[in-house]
Amino acid sequence: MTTTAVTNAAPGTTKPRRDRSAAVKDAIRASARKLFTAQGYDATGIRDIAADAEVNPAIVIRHFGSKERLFIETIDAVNSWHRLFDGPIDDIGRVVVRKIVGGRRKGLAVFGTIMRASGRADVRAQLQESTITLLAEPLVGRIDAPDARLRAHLFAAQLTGLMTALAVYDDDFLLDAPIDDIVERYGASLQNMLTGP
Amino acid sequence: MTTTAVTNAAPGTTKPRRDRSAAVKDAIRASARKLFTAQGYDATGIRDIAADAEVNPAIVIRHFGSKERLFIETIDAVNSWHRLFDGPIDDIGRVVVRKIVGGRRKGLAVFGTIMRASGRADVRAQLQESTITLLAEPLVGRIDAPDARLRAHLFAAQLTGLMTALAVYDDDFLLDAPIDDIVERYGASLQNMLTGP
DNA sequence: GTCTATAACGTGATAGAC
DNA sequence: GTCTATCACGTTATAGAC
Repeated sequence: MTTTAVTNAAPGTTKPRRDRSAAVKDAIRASARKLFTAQGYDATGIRDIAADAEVNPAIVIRHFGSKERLFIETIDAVNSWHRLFDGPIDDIGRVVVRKIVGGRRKGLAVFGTIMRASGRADVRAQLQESTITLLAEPLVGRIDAPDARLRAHLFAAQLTGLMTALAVYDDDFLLDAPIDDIVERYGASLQNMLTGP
Repeated sequence: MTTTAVTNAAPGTTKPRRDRSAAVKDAIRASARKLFTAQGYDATGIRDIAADAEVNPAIVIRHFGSKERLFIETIDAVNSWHRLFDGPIDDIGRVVVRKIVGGRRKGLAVFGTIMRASGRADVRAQLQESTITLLAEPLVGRIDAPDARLRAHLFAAQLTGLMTALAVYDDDFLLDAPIDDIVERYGASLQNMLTGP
């Protein structure tokens, strides 16, 4: 078994020396990420993850506390939405829509996985936090308007709407529509929400 | 069908003489609706519903097949979104947002409940069907544009985005924002998606 | 012959004993 | 760390009540 060294982005945590359990935890994380994204939260059991990681089911709980905490720690939206808002603010609407709809980005699938698990309170809290701090607040300081924060939060809401249509309830018409058409219409609308009159 | 005229054995309550099971099913539906909307799908157990309806847990399954089918039959989006698109098409964006944000309707809470349970495949299918047939398709024939269907589906996506922000991940800033501000910004954007240039 | 109640089954997450 | 116990859950088998 190969151990993939995934750097943890959590600040203030010190990695222990060479802990054998670290490799086990990484293996569990990798299996959990694979199965959660492929099958969703409910359909993925602790036993499935443990079997895939070739460890005992009990140590999964022992290391991560609960299935829900493992899910939250594993399916983190931070990396998948990284640099989503790069580029000039004047054309960010279309750029973001293209990244989401057409790109090879995993952000859309991750969003769908999290939204579909939003029945759990802790998952919902993570969804709230990541949406606001990653999709709404970063834009507040970049736009010049008296209602900048309102615009940014409504922008984030609108953005989640498109992602929900594509990755949660699977609107077949939109999934089959030409990417450029969606980019043009929805991107322009998003842009107008942010910097329009 | 059966015509057995016998009072129910429930203590202290007088039930209708005919169609015993119909009254039982109604009681189960009422309890299920109450608990599902108050606590969500996961936190509500068959035993909770049965206790609230003062029936045996087994007959809940016997009458409705499964917890998921009971949920779908109970939390139906049709009624809560009834006549949502009444009124002239030229101002439907603002009107719809006001209906949703204003809080008078139960549609928002119902949407949140369904979305939070979207991890279940059958619930997700119901969400897809109700969103497309109730929020997108009714608008297609009412707008005069070559890309009418695209506009309508993106309109529905945008609308679900606002509802998701308010009833799923609970954007506190939007929940505290003045209703008129949201109506003006988001309603105008929705309107533009539908009938704008 | 339906409708209901009791009990039990299988599976899930999780906690405690070796 | 591993094994086993426990508890809650949805669901089913079975037998009783009308």
